[in-house]
Amino acid sequence: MAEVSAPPTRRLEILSAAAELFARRGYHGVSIGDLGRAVGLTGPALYRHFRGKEALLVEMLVDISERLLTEGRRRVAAADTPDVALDALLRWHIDFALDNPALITVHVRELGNVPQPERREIRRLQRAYAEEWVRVLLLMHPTAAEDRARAAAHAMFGLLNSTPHSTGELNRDTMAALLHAMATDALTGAFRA
Amino acid sequence: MAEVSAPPTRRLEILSAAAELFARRGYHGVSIGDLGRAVGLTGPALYRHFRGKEALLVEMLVDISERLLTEGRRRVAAADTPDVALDALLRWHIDFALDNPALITVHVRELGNVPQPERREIRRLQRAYAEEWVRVLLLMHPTAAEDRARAAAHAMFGLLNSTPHSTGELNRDTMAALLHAMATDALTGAFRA
DNA sequence: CCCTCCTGTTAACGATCGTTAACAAGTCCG
DNA sequence: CGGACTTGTTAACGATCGTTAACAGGAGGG
Repeated sequence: MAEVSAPPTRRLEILSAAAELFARRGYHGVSIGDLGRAVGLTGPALYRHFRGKEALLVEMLVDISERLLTEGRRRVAAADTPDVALDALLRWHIDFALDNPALITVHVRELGNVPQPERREIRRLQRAYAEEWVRVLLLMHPTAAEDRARAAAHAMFGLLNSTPHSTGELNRDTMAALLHAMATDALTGAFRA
Repeated sequence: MAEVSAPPTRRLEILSAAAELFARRGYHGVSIGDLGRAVGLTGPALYRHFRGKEALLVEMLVDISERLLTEGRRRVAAADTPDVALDALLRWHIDFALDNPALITVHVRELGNVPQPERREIRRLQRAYAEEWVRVLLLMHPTAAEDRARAAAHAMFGLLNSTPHSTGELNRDTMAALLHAMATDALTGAFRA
């Protein structure tokens, strides 16, 4: 039994459906049966592609964290000045959040459901990404305390990652521009006085 | 069997412990047994105080939403100008988020696990609170589109509600001042140009 | 003193969970 | 043509879930 073709897109198809469901109902609120049904299979079929439910979540979170970090680093390295680097980071994060609202939601919420060896690895990636922002902010404001830069970066993530909850009243480009403007001003406000 | 005294603080004790656990592991990641154990009881004892697990979540979310809305409205009504009203809203929300990080987390994440009749009621309260912000923002920027004000308010919530994820590097007052500065500047940035 | 209410316990229920076993159909290479 | 590999299925497992039943001890008022 099979269908016309079962290329390795199956894994990606499952991951994509899982992201949507995890974002909507939370990791524990989605069963293996739900995940299979979402891609037209039965539950146990998923074990042909993933070692288990936790492994699926781990792969999703590692992938998101690596994509954010890799491209973030690339853009910072390519920038000539801290201002340009910050702008590049902002545009990257905004694009990612607007294009992958479910992934962003899972990334923010579900780390706590990952068991310990892998959990630490994901946190390492997340922290490294945040440190990219902190580094740029400190270059722009050399007298600022590192604690303050870190707190400002986290607040920034909160602002940018809020888009999944904004029930799409603005079109994509307008929303991107709005977030960019708010984030830029918030960051200058964070280091005034 | 009983203890020296069992005043109605039991309900609040349970709600408080539940908020902490729901924030950490998510609604479905916490069992009735976990909730009982967190306050020194067995699982079934909770049914002496709540009709069930869902009712507990509903009560928590309704309470948070009502507190935010009631005090938000009170402060706006007491303000003489839109600028003062916005400042009052900001301080209220920042104080609430810093003092109740677990409640804020649950409020943001768990609405999707509430069944339909009560879900609508909670959304109504949340929306009414957001509209308080939108109203003030539109008074400050009369030419702005309502959509834009709403999107800006939601982005603002994202920024302010991010504090639970900032792993307390700054002390409370410094953090409050930082969030206030970032939020104020972000909101002026949202309506520039 | 007894009766009732309140608040807790343990035991047990049916449902659902993640996972594994056993089996089947298709593909592909020899 | 025939086995090996891949990717599905259904059936079944033990564990855990939310919930209810049955029972018990203390408090307080008649």
